[in-house]
Amino acid sequence: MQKLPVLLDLDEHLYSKNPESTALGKKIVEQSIVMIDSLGFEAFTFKKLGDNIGSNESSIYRYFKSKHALLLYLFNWYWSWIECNLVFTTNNINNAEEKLSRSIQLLCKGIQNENNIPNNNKVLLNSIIVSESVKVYLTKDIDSENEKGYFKTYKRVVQRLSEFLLDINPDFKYPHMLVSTVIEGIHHQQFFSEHLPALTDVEEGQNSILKFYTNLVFKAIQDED
Amino acid sequence: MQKLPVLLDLDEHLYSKNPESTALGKKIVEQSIVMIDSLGFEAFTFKKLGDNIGSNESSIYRYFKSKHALLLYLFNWYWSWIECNLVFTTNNINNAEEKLSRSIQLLCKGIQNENNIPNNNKVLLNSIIVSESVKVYLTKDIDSENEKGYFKTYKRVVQRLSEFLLDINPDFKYPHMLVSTVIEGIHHQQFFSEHLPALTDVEEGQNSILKFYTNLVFKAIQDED
DNA sequence: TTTTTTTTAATAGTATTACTTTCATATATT
DNA sequence: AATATATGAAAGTAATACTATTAAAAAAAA
Repeated sequence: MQKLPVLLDLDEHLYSKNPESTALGKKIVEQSIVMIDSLGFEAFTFKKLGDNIGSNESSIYRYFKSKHALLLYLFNWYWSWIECNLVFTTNNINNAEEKLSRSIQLLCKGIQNENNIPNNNKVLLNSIIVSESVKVYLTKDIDSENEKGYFKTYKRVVQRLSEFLLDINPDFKYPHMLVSTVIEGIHHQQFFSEHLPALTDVEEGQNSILKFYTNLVFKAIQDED
Repeated sequence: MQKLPVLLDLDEHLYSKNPESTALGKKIVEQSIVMIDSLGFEAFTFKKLGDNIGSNESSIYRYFKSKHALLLYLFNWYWSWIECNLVFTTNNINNAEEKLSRSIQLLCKGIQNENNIPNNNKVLLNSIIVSESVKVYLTKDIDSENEKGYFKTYKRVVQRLSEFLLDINPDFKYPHMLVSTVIEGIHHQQFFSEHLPALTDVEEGQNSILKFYTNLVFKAIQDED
């Protein structure tokens, strides 16, 4: 099994004990991705995770105070990865349209298997984000968790993309709405294409999601006449 | 407290015993809306609901086999209501653009308080849909529940709106994607405007969501050049 | 009006969840 | 060798998500 690279240091409020700091911590994160993907977030428990990694439930609680906290950690890991790649992909490109276009591509691609490693759990993380990420914020704790800054990486990505939009059309009034609509939409359409195809028009091998949202964004920001 | 009107007969697979058929059943549905709205779906339980309506937990299980089944019922109630109103609102209108425009308005308005009735629980149902509806399908049971036809009302609404789009531009390749993006987006933006405003550009009293999505849709379906 | 059926309430029970606490042991650091 | 830290094992708690049984109450049918 592939390990998540240690390169991303996440906000220390996202865990009780830094899982990157120990072998057990890393195993918790790696295996939780595999298990949340296969069981779904609702059926996933720390008990099952403990059994699976040959460790005790109580040890896992030392790293994350709840399974929700763990999902929040994965959510932030994902958005940190996207932000990293966004900066890398758009750096040194002067053309604003090209920046935007590449950003949408990145969002559609998500985290992909770079070296054909089987069971790469970064790829599984991507599929968790598609099916589970909205559960991170669609809760009654949203306001207090937002105050603690748990969503700032996600917001920063939205902000960066909004700025690309405004570079193209400084008069566009709804940059954040457009970006968040596209981000959530990309995830939704991936889920729909697999489970509720009547809600999409995805055709295999056609990159339909990328084409649709690219077209959507570039048309939306055109000036009114 | 206002009762949901009895006018909507939902598919009988959506319940174990039709809640519209008895006083207790109606109370279950009405009060569940109030409680899911205030507690959130995760913290809502049949035990608490039973205590609240002075009835026993086991009686509630005779109507719905799980709280998920109950949410699915509410989800379908909502989409049946929308479908009804959609047909009514677009009936006898010849202009395809006008039909589409009114449809988007309906989706943004959702279920509103018609007669200024305080604590109208149809209005609460609307707010449940905003925060909880994706939890109906973002589960591991999606495929089997979809096979049972639990999502057909929602799909029918998407289909109707897609046809309006195609009336305007028969060459548009992604009608279902656009419609489902807009529907889910409208819900998301309502949630964001209240809890994660950095992800929107909603301004009070400006009808920003309506304006944004109306503009988005009409531009998206314009022909390429 | 009595009988029958249906509906509901009360109680108890099960397996699991989502934790917390305590304590012993293993491992790493000084 | 002493000390601190990390983990494991076990037990415990309160709640969840149900199921099953039985009896009483209400409604419908005869």
